[in-house]
Amino acid sequence: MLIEIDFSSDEAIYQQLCNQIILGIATSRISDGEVLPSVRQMADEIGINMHTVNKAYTVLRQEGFVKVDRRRGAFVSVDDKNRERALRIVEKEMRVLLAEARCRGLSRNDILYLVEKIYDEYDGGIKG
Amino acid sequence: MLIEIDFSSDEAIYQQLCNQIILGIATSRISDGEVLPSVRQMADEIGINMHTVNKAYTVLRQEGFVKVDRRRGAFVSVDDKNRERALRIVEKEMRVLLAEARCRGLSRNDILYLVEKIYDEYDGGIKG
DNA sequence: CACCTGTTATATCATAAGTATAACAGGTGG
DNA sequence: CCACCTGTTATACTTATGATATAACAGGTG
Repeated sequence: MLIEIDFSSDEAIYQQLCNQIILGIATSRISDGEVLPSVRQMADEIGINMHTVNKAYTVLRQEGFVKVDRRRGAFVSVDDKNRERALRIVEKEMRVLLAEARCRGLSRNDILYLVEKIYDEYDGGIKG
Repeated sequence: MLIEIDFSSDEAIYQQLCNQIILGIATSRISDGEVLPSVRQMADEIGINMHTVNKAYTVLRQEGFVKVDRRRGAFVSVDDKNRERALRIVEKEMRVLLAEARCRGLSRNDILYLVEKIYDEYDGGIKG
């Protein structure tokens, strides 16, 4: 999986890494159960420190996107059991985003169209 | 307008302030053209430093949600002219959020329902 | 035993956040 | 003119976080 980091961004490197891996899972570029590169290997590929990768993996584990097998290392394991918790988390973030969108003059239909468009891209991928 | 800051949050105070003001505009608790409390007054009310409020106002101004009148101070003035820019900004954030939602097991319909629900709340307010 | 995994422990540096005090320029009203 | 309000700028300080660096440790593999 290709990871691209914007080093001039104001977003933290470990945060960008988290987002790209989550994006990779959602778009099926990384499959459930698939092993992630080791912290040292990933760090070398990107050109960053091992601990920065480790922080990203730790966050992903705490957020329920990744688990660790002492034999293999970190692998994708999405915890989608707690639906209520998922809805609460996403709703809070969605409220902030929709408020911004509304202030910027975007309508309900603008957003609905955008959501459909992005989900169409997901479903156009390998996974249905 | 009531501002509530979570001082134990990992989100920066000035960022929380920005979000709440944007949320206030979207839900019509603050109207277009309405004057915001002065940086010193707002700081006293919340119990934070003047410069933290000033930073929030500066960000809001750069993002196009607020303007400054030397006579009155900061007031709400939403810049919704640049539709393309607005769409680009919101789309990028939406991609991250929807990826997270999908990984957490939420479906397209879950998201569409959520968007409708939040927009219904907006339209149920003072402003149509 | 060598080698891989994640993890932990230090230490260091740079940056950002928040606070504190002070001063300045522009505008308002007595 | 003067007191008073506005945002703004400057400087300094403390604290927290991000990122790096080096090193070591425990668990598991071959």
